[in-house]
Amino acid sequence: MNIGEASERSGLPSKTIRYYEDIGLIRPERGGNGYRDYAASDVHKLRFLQRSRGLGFSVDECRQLLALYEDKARASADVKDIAESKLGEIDRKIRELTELRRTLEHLVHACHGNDRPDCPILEELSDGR
Amino acid sequence: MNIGEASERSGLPSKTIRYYEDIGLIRPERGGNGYRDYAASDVHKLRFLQRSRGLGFSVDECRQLLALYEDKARASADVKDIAESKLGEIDRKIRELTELRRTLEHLVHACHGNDRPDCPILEELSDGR
DNA sequence: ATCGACCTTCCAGCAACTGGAAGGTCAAGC
DNA sequence: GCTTGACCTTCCAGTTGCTGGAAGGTCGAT
Repeated sequence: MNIGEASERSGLPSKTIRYYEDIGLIRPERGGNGYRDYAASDVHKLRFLQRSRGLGFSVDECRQLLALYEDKARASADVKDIAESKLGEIDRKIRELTELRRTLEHLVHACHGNDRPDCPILEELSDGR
Repeated sequence: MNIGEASERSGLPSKTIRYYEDIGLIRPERGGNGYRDYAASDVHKLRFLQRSRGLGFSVDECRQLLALYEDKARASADVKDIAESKLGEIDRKIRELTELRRTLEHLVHACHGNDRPDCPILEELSDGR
């Protein structure tokens, strides 16, 4: 199948699919006309990539996951390790964002939002706490 | 003062400070030797940038905030608007990450992490739910 | 005079795409 | 058989926000 259909079926834009090929994630066949020709298994991998990217794995982590996925002798512990470290990262990000949210909300509440030229938000940004 | 001291006082790497100059955020004087010469007010702005970037504002938003900060006739409502829309964004990110976390944790718990070649994480990534 | 620490510019690259230009191919309709 | 439009191809450039490195100038102390 052509790239357009592979795109629809995988949920990835054609541009992204070509990019994934550029960086060596997938290698479809080529038809006589030079068009890429995707097998069902290629679409499978593309979906795999779409999903794992969506779960916040970096392209490089996806590459590892894909390799493990294709390696019949893989240890599921390897996969678990990657997922667990990702989990720690996500926790860290959530904590940081929550802290950020608190600070920002505090500022927004302190700002009366009228036309007078004093503004607690700018003062805070400027002074430091 | 030279860039090194401005860097220390503002908490921004010299490279970043030069970059901010490149993109037109700050314009320090130059000494006879060609060295950048930062006034106290420049350091103030740099700190402002350091803080607002740290609060998750994009460089372009920082540019707006800085303009508002320097504009004596500004309305604090403008600043509040920017901060509030940022707050909404942060909320969205936190929600997404929390959802992600749930999915991933579910997968990690389902994976026994031994040496057998079946792995619920990879199966999930591959099949879709 | 020389050393090391600083400063300068410029060029390249990171992630992970996205957009656009210029051109080839294909299927349908007239 | 010709045109039209939708698809496909490659390649180059740009995005965001820096960061690293090379090559060279300057400064202060010894």
